[in-house]
Amino acid sequence: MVTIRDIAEATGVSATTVSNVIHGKDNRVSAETIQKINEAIKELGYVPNMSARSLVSSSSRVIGFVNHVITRENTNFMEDPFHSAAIGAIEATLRENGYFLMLRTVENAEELVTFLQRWNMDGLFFTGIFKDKFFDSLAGLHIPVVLLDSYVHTSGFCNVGLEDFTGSYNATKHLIEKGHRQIGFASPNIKDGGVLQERFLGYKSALAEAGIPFEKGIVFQQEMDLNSCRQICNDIVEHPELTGLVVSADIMAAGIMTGLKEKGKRIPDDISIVGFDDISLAQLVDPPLTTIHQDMNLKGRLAVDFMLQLLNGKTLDTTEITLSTRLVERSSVKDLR
Amino acid sequence: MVTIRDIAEATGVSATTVSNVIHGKDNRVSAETIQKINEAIKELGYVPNMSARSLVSSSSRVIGFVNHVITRENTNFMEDPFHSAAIGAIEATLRENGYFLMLRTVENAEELVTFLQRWNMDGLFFTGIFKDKFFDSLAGLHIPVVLLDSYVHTSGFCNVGLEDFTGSYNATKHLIEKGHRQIGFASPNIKDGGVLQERFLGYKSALAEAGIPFEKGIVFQQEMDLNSCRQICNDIVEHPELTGLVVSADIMAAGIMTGLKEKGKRIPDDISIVGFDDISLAQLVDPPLTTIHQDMNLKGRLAVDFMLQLLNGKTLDTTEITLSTRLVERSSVKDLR
DNA sequence: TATAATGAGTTAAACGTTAAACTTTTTTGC
DNA sequence: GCAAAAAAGTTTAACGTTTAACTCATTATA
Repeated sequence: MVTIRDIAEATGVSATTVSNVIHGKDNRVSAETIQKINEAIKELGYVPNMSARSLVSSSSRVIGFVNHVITRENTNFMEDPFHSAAIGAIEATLRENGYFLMLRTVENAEELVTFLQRWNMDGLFFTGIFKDKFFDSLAGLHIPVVLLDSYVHTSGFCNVGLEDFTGSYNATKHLIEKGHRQIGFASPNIKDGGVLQERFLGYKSALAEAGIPFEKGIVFQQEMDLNSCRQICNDIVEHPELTGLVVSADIMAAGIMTGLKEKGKRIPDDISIVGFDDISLAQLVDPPLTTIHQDMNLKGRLAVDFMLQLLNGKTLDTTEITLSTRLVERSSVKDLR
Repeated sequence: MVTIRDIAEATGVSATTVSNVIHGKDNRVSAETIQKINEAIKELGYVPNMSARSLVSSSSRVIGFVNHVITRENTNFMEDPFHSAAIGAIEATLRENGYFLMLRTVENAEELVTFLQRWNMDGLFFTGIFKDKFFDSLAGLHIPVVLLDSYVHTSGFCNVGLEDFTGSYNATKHLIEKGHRQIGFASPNIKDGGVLQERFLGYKSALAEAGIPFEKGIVFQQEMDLNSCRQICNDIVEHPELTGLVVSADIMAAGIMTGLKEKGKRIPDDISIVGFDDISLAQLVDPPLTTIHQDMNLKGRLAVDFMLQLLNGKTLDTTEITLSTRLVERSSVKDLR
């Protein structure tokens, strides 16, 4: 391993001077020396040791991307298709700015803080359900925190979210406007404080507004895989009164469509379906899925923008961005009027 | 920040002793002292500083997950659905074993090595196209390297791959056996040395074996998004002689199916399609897609198994695993006999 | 001309942890 | 009862980098 001292010796100069050149504090160094040092760096193949740097400067240039999971069972970090799109954008931008990205799932505040402290993290992207006590733990760390799709009662952290409530409200309202009155709700397991809960509340709110009584029996919760969707379909067909279904995730909507078709149901003739997310799949299923569109890539870009501004010590004019959604009409909803 | 010295002072013992306790070298420490130290650690909330540890021990407990991209334009780290499934499994297992995961795209060997050196990485997962010179650069680092879906002429690295050639060969042969003779090939842009090239070669090999001349004009290359697929469809319909199409990725197959249906083509009546990967989407499109199945999650699990064995200094009985594929017949292929 | 300011560096200490080489006391074997 | 071994530590140096505080010429200012 070649160190800064090797470069110093090779150029007949002190380690400090080399360090200064590397960090662009060249005003203290002559042009000639700068050149000699840069040549030596290239020649000897010097690569800065981040551990040493991090140790002395207590800034590591590492940003954590942490997903809070309630339990690790059956949890795949990337299960949410959103993550894939966002992480791609985040990695690219961070790299361009000289930062590094570390991935992690955590189950609680202690794990989270320990993780951040161990590495002297410079920043944190947080996804998943944000509990109140996370705030206290994180605030003490004094690092930029950007929340992604996390619902928070009160926090000073940056937050990039989505109008989950309104989106789901609009999905439901769309069915109502098309003359539907018996509308079910299918979703991956709803956890308190998560996006799915918001989407559930949006559904309920639209029903209430239209004077349609909410019925527990037509809320279907299950895992997202195809087999679970097939199970849900067993329940759905036991409610022949249903003419419409709001599904809080496109992946699941697609699974349910497949399951219903297997049972001989026609979509949208027998039952209309509205999804959520507008992942590329939505255009590919048959019939193409009417769904609530969100721009996942943009969410990632906005999040990393926030992060960079915070890292550069800029003061922000906004700390919260809630992206709006938009209904994309395709062919999975029948007009009953 | 509370350090190992704070713990030492609090318990009236030396830093080394604390370090020993933390690392389970307790044979040198009395039970009583161990307990006192552990209590102090808990009480004061001590968290080891990985930078310091890494600096002195030249082992960081960080594993890199690096994706080699030819050019960063239009490249999303997670574009390949495989990555999502694999990274989930890898993160979980690494964490359980006290390792950390850093994500990165690189464009060349230099970037790769610099990345690994900066952080004193303990191991590397590598995906994407593996160039010969990568080997020389990596070998000098003396860290475990596990290749994922990378084709390599000769290397001492562990390798978890897939029978891409055979899978694609079987996909093509399936069409031939069903009486097809005019079979096109659609794929995301084929790069030398990648999995897509293998799949392309498998296609050609099956044609050759059946005595069907290969025609350049019916190989269609494009990006994977829906609009690019629609473009491909413009070209495909200009070859009305085609009765079958091998598509080297399910995502693309789904896009092409949509595009073709928009143009009034019936699948499989007008044209039969075989995909590759068997992502969940394959069951959800209409008609359900006949495709080549691979177990992406297993790939990730095997890769991380390799890594852990290498990290633990175990000698391996195998260093190469090539997963086999299997044709899953659904409804996108018509029997012409 | 004396003094201040600038340019181009250097030295020494510090960051938190670990490894190697010691030390001191107690126990064991014969 | 004495040497050897084990138990339970300690001391010191080192890992590679940065930062704060110096130094020593040379140039500019009044």
